[in-house]
Amino acid sequence: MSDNYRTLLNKAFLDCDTVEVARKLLGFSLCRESEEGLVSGIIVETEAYLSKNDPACHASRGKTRRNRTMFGPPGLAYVYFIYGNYYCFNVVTGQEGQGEAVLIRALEPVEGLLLMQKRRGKKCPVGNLTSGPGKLCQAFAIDQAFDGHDLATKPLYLKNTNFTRGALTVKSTPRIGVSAASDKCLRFIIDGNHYLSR
DNA sequence: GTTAAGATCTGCT
DNA sequence: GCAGATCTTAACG
Repeated sequence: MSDNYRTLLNKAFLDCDTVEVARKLLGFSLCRESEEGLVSGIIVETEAYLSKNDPACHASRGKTRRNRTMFGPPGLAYVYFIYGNYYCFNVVTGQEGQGEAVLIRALEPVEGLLLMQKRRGKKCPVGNLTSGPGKLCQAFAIDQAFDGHDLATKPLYLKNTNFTRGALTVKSTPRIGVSAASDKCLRFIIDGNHYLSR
């Protein structure tokens, strides 16, 4: 099903340069199956959160109840609740016990647009469905139940679509919404994509 | 037990 | 472009 995703995490990056994974995840598809139907989208924006020299990372102050999934094996989903209203969805990277992850910030909607629209609110324009961490979790119905979920298995999984791969122009910028370590360019985007968070 | 801050979004100006 | 909503988490006493 998602062999290429496994390959990415297991082979090429097990010794895992998290920054590299953040870059390579651009262009991958995220799929979500449910009783209501299938939704999917292409990852167009990510951010890396590192265990060392990165005060913005949840794991920077050790293991806690909230961030324990980050310290698990790579390939799991790390989902947490923020600002009283929204979830953020991450892919755990690095070796087990390391505490690194890649935040998925934005997707380009591909399948199940109507279902996404239904979840996000009726008159939500397509360009606003998944263009932000909290938004894409709403559109994909991702909540805390997926914290610790293996992203190579249904009903939520990643796969390599080869969509415009090779032709991608990737840019890096400072991360959004974090005050700490704002000098580091750990946000990666598909340059010019219409569905970026900003 | 109490408090301050946060990897955000929406609506209004 | 900006302020308010909203509540969990973690730090501190």
